[in-house]
Amino acid sequence: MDRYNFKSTEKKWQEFWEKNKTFKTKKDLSKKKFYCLEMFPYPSGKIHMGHVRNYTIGDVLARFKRLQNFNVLHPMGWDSFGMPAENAARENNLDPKEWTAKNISTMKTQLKRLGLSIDWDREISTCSPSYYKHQQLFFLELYSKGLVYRKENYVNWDPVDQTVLANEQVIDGKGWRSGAQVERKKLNQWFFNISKFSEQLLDGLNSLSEWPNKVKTMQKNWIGKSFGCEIDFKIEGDLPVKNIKCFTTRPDTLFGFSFLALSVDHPLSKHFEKSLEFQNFREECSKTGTTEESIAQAEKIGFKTNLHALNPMDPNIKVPVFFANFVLMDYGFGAVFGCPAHDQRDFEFARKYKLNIKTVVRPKEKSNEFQVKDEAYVKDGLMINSSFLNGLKTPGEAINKSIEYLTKNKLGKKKINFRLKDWGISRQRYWGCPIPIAYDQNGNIVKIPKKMLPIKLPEKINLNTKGNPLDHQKKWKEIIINGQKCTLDTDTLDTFVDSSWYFLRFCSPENNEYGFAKEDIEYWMPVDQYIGGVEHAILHLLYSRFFMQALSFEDRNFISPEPFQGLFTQGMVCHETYKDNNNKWVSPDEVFSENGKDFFKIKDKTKILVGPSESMSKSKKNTIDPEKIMDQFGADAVRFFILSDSPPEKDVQWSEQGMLAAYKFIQKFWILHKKITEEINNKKRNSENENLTIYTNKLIQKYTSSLDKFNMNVLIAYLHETYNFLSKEIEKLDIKDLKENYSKILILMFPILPHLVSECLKDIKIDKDIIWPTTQKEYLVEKYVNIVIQINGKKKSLIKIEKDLDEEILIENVKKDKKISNFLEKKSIFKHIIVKNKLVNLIVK
RNA sequence: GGGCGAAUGGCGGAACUGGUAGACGCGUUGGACUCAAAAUCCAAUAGUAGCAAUACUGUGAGAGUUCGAUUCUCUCUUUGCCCA
Repeated sequence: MDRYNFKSTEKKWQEFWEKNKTFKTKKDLSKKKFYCLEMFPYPSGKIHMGHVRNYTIGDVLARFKRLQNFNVLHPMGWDSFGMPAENAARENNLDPKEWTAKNISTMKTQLKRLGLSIDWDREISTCSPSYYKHQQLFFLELYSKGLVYRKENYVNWDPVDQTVLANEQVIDGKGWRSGAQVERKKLNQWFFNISKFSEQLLDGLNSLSEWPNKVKTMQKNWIGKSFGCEIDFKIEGDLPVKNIKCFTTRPDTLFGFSFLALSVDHPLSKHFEKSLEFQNFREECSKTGTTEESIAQAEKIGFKTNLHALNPMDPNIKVPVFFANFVLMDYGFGAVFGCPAHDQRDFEFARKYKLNIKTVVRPKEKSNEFQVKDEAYVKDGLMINSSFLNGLKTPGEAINKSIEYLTKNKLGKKKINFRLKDWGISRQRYWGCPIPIAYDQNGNIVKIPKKMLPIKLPEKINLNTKGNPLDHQKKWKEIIINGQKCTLDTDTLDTFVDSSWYFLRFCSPENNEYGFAKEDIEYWMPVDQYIGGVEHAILHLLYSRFFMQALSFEDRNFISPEPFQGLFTQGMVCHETYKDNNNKWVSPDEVFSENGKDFFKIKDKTKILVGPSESMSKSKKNTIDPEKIMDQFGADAVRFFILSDSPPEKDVQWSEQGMLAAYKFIQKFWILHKKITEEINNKKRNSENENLTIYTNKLIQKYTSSLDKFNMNVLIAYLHETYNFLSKEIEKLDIKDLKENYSKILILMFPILPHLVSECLKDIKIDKDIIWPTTQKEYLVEKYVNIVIQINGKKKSLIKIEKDLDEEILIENVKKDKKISNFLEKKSIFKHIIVKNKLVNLIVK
């Protein structure tokens, strides 16, 4: 018998789909739409197993929905701006554009080989001017709406490479490439006013019922809404400053107030700029990174001023005012009040500068004499040493009461604060979307007129310069706007901007006027199912949500407020890690094992240390190349395996045996298929054996419900089960409605194994109008049911009996069961519990 | 430190709204085929006791609710992720 030739078959069907434009999608108001979207890839070179998993999950869903007669939009594009292209180009003296184009072409071929049902006519690439032209337009639009602004902000500055680093490029405070100590430097940068939408972005989460709670919680924490109090501290000292505003979530601890800490960027700092000591201190602070984490981990240091702040609760208490490195200008008002007894950070600071530590909260189980000693007490408790707050529960009661007091005495007021900061979008890079802004000779901001868009990136430039490459492009920078000589902004946009609206572009990829057309958006949006890695749970998803809100602001409210109705975050693909005796990573290709336990290097037979299974990454060399696997086993087998071993939301362990099992399944199934086909063609007996019909109906039911729930690993189990059933049943040569049932089973398999199933369907001459099968109720109804018999709640026996029997007759039958009658010999039934058609529980004494 | 989740055979994992724990796959063992091996097929496979029928124990640990708990509640342990 022929073996299944996946190479020719897969190629044949892929060509067929391409030629017939099978997956081309058109707007069709008569059909229900389904927008299925996977996070688009960065064209880094080749696809990796993570892509295979992501796009297989999406493809199974897209094909399933198509069979259910939805009008499915399933597009693909490229997140093609970004640093790797620029780095690769710099290292190999290439053009990022060419490097990117080459990668896109490779990866597109690979994705097609996977057999994805994608409408390639809608392909977009964010680095193409026809894409970023619209983005520049949006930028200007948001600028007009006041949602984009420019301000000075700190960045991680690499003094050797003369460049700005992203947070992840700072490793232990040093630049990842140069190894130089990273500094904090102020730069003028563009910001999206995302914080303006804090409340809406938080509220919107409530409407996202098809999102994982985990992601919603992460976003909620990121937005970080806190209720607190704005306090106006009175200041005494030799400066013309009378008040300092401060935000706190713990006004209840004001009686424990022992210092006021300001950010070095606080407006007040201008009075100290002449002091050499302050300059040094500021310099010292600039060595701390810009992330909250690095600030939290850095040693707390302060600069004591000669000012004093008065405690609003008791103006007789005066405390020193410091500048401190742990206070950020972006949070609150760049000023915090310190209560060392009940905040660990303040505690450490107070210890260092020998400040007063006054306990104002005690644990419930301790007495009023409780004193904070070696660490701050930060848990709930009762107020002590706090005048009118004494005895109140904190937080809660005490906070309310203190806010009430401050408000009444006009010392402060209730305030809501958000952790979410505005989104800095300027990047001092070449390979990104140019910012459509220029500056006149006086440095004033000039918007680029719409008709001059897009501002295209200059091509084939020298990237081996220090600092921002576009800064060196003298000719490119010069631009004349309305007869006026101007200079272009040389920064490019954060690539998160590119990916914040690409799902809109897919709806009207050819619209040249505007990034998308109203009627297309109205039909296709929102994305019904979005699928991608959980690593984008916060930024990308939050930014996209912001973009929808920002673009629909005022006049364009046709855009639904939330872009992604359903969200699914798939787990990663993991593999064991290998190291040789030089402690260097070794790829699985260079390793062999005879017993699956001890591993050796193929080259020199030296022993290999097997490390824990971790997500596949180039740096650890524990990757498996999808292309090689497809060469060896075919696309269907890879699709089958990648879904088989774990639930899609969890990490999956790459396993050679598992991959092989998937391949074997396809081969086995093909042989079975040939047998069934022969049976369908030859025998035309009138059979009464309805086993297959009953099986098929049950299968349709459980299979569809598992697919709806994304339990794709369970689908694979069902397919194995079905194979086992069919291979036994077919031996009977006596099956009713074989072709009808078999074709239904094939259609169930189609989303996962599209090539194999297309071939099988062709064999049994089913090629038109295949639709997802539905169940026939009469075959789901059982005549007999299994009744579990328990004694005192423990399973003792099982009987098969007619459905819906009278209780009395049922109990009679139960008692007759051998095992049960043995049990009942010396005992009497005290009571019984019956779960209809399922279970009888006898309580005996 | 805070928030959220997870824990089931040798392994990955099933189990509908509290009602047969271990589906399915991998691995392992035995057998068939073969000169032999691979491939393939058949059978067994949670543990303990037993020739066996069978009995008892079992879903991280301990308690609780219930006729009945992998599923619900509480405490603890370990672990993962996110935020600090």
